Amino acid sequence: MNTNKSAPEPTIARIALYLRCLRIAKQDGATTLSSADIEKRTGISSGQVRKDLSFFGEFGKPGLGYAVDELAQRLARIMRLDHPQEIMIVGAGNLGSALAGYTGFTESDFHLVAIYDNNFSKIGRRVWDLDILDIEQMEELNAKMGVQIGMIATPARVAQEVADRMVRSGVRVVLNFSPTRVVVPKGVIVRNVDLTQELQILCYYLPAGDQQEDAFTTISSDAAKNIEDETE
Amino acid sequence: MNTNKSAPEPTIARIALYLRCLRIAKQDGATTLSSADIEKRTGISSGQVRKDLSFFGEFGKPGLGYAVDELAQRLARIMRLDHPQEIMIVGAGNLGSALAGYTGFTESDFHLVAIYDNNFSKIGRRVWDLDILDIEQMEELNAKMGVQIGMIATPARVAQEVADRMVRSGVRVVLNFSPTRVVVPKGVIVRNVDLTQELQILCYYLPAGDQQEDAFTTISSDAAKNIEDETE
DNA sequence: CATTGTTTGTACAATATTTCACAATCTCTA
DNA sequence: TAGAGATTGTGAAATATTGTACAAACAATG
Repeated sequence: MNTNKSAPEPTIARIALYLRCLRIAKQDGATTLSSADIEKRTGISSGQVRKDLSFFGEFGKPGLGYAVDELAQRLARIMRLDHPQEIMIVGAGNLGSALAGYTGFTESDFHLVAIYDNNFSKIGRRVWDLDILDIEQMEELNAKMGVQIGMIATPARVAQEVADRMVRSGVRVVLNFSPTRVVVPKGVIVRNVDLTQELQILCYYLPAGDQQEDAFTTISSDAAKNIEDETE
Repeated sequence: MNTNKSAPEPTIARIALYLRCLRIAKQDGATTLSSADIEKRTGISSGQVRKDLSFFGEFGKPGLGYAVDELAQRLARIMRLDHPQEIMIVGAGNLGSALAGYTGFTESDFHLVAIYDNNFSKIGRRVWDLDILDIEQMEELNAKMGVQIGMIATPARVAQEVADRMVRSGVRVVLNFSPTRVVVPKGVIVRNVDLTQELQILCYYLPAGDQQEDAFTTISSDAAKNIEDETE
């Protein structure tokens, strides 16, 4: 074990993956899983798996592996995922609404309890099963709700003030989908999910040499049918 | 300069951020920017900025800094972002539709040219300004379109076969939003955007000790109004 | 219950990435 | 055009992360 220094962030990210892997393995009927089995399922090397787990204790039995159920429970507790977590979203536009309806969150025991916007034409409207709330009321409302996890799905220009308001409202960790940096007080954590950046990174790894035409070729369903006809 | 070894991935990710920073700086009227200025805007240390840039050449003038316009152009070329890039999406559900309408892509000169689904009740319907295409036709259609960037916005259980089809269709880089690992041949690059994982990582950093109640407090607009009345 | 075969946990080695510091280079002003 | 001030590019040091290998611990089997 190595409880001295806190686990590196990449380890935490992988633990989340192990947890998912374990839950799937359980559904598959597996009761025990070796680090080599986890490698097969996740692509993360068995040595890495063992080292990651060793940051938090000794979970396995030599010669056998890890008890799926037990390890899942213990990892869930470490990650604070052993009970439902409440989240809020700010921004009820295109992306915010999609996030509000994302079933992946629900399946992983996240519970969306509020969605805010500043646009009067949106406030009061329903998104999935929630009313869109007035962002001006966040401080008051969250004094009762106590949500600690916030997601920013607004345009970049208002992201900072949204983050400020979240922090004032008691939010402790923020997932920022807006393409801008937000500054928060020490103790509050921000992670950025920058969709454009992800695409841009991929572009760099695009094979060189094939200069793309600037004329786009957009094909509609009907045209598609034609092509199919032509080729069959 | 250091053209021997290829730039590390974290450097590539930051270059994308510098590029965004430069474009904003240009709009602000800046013609020149020092690495210290970039630090102020991005939060990335000036030394890191200089080292990152040094992987690709010498762009700055001692005593002055970097010419905004020129650096932006050169970085754009390095990142293959100096001309529009075509993308496709598979999965026209909740998330896929939101991605299709995400203005951030368009603003950064990405051009969505096709969205596919396998659900007959969706195929042919319109999402934003595109018809939803039958995924069965991807190989044929993309033979003409030549899209090299694909985004997977499907349930996990079909992600692998979608990735396989993309690769057969000529896609070279993949942005995978489904919560599962997809395996692709050498030479094809996959990046994962795992929304649930991001939330789970944040949970780990949640302050300890405050065990949340499992009873949710969801507040509707009307209740919200009441609270406001009470407190004002 | 001894022996063979697995698998863990971890020390150590190897890479990868970031930070630091400073000589070299350029600007700017008088 | 000389001197003061600013900023770059980059080695070298410091951290951080990953890979490797193996002794110790346990299972399983006959």
